[in-house]
Amino acid sequence: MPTSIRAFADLCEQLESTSSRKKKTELLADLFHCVDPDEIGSAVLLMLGRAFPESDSRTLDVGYATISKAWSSKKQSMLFEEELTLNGVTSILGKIAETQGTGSRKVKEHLLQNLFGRVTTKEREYLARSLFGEMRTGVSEGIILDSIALSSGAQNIEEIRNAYMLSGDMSNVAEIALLKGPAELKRIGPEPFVPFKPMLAESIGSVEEALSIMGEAAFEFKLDGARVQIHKKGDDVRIYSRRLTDLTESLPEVVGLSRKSLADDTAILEGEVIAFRDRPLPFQHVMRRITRVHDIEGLRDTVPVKLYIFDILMRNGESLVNLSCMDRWHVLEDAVPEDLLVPRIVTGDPAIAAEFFNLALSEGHEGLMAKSLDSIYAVGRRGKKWLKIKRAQTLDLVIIAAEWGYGRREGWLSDYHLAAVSGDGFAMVGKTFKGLTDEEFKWMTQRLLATAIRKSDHVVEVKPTIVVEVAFDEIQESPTYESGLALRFARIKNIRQDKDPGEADTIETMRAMYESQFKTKDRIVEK
DNA sequence: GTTATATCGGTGC
DNA sequence: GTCCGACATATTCGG
DNA sequence: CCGAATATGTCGGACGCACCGATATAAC
Repeated sequence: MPTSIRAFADLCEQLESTSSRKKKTELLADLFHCVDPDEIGSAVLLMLGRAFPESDSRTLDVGYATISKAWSSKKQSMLFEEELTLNGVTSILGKIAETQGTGSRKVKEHLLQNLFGRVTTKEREYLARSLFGEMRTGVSEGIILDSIALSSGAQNIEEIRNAYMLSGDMSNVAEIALLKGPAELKRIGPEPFVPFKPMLAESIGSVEEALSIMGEAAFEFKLDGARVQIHKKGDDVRIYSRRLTDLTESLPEVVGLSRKSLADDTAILEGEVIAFRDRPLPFQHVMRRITRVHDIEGLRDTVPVKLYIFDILMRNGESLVNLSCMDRWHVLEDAVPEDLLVPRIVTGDPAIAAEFFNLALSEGHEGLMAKSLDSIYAVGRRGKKWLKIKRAQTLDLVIIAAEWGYGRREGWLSDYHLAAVSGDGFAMVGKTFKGLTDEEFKWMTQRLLATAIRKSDHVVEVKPTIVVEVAFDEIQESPTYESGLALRFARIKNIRQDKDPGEADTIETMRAMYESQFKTKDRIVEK
């Protein structure tokens, strides 16, 4: 019996109304028990809010604008039409994805209209969330994996998790686990040309803190570029991003280097690609390279990229993920030329580590990674085995407007427009929604509404009265803000009750900070 | 009919 | 990418 | 020793910046 979209929407509603993780897991497990076997994959993806698995390169190219257009102009349903099933939805999504070329936007919109026209208001709501990619049911990867484990009777959740991290396809993992049994998933390592999720790091404040957790650690330069996973077999080389997309065509230098410098026939390496001239270039330039599809050759000279390798996950066709960090490094040293390796030391001495941190900064890099020496490569996991250490700067800025929040922040002004003092006015340099507690959001909402000048749908302009201390990682050149500058990773550190707007930092100060970044970084002067 | 500009979606951090 | 809050579980505390 | 208070591990959700390509629309 095929599962109707109605059942899906009902379940979503239930999930949303409970905050208990255990309860959510059980509800999902129930779904997996009663769903038609060939609809398991569709159910998982819709529940996740993804049209396709990460390992699938298809995209809908449908977002907020298109969905809301289709939503408001939906056609009336035809009475005799049979009820929509999960696979029915999936097949429509496939059609939307394959539609391209002139007029495709309209076609996509029509397909959506038909889809929306066939369902009830509630079903349409959750369907739209699936398409938009934000379910807001309090269910995502972690809980779905748990429920797959629960309903498939897996002894160990880690088997399920590992299979997902290695394949990047939760629908497939669910199908295998539930239909053939979790034992079928026992692939313990990566395979060439099947990109897997990289191990991730937690942030920490200093090298001292890192050492207090790890005792002794490997410290590596943290480079501000794009994470790459390099797969090689013979002369075939493919480069994958952190989210498993194929970057091979954009990075011919990396392909060439890998082919030339890697003696092994079959290998998987991990590293960082940065834009680099005499010194590192700002991150914006890396983006230019990795999002480029046309005329890559034309940009190679202007924005050269450099590859730094920091891990090896396969050599001679054999998985190395279960070797310790230290052992993998030794294999790596043996496998690739030294000039491709990321700068690295091993120490337990805070003074030496701090000195290395300063060296990284002075050479224009982000900071350091600290890695626990005996840790295996935990595919797709984030934990305290890898720590990232960066240095933030701060500025005192003025809030000149705020935007209404969504979801759990509905009813609060939660996204703030930040400005520096500019002459007798203010110059906007970014927005932030991070750093305040719920209580502070409430307080801020009241304060801002009290000084509101103008209100539109989403934005409330306010009299500039509130000064906040804003932390950030970098100042970027901005095409969106008139000032020409923008903050990267801005977050509020403090509400400066003691400061008047006139005492906030000026745009000149900010420009000077921007310029000083080039004491350690290189810049491109383009005509 | 061709070319410039705007909008949208998807991706990196 | 960063940050906060919520839930579940582990650990410590107080009597 | 046991139940209560507190710490820790994980997950989910809230949204930022820039960039490019593809498509739609405006302007010539």
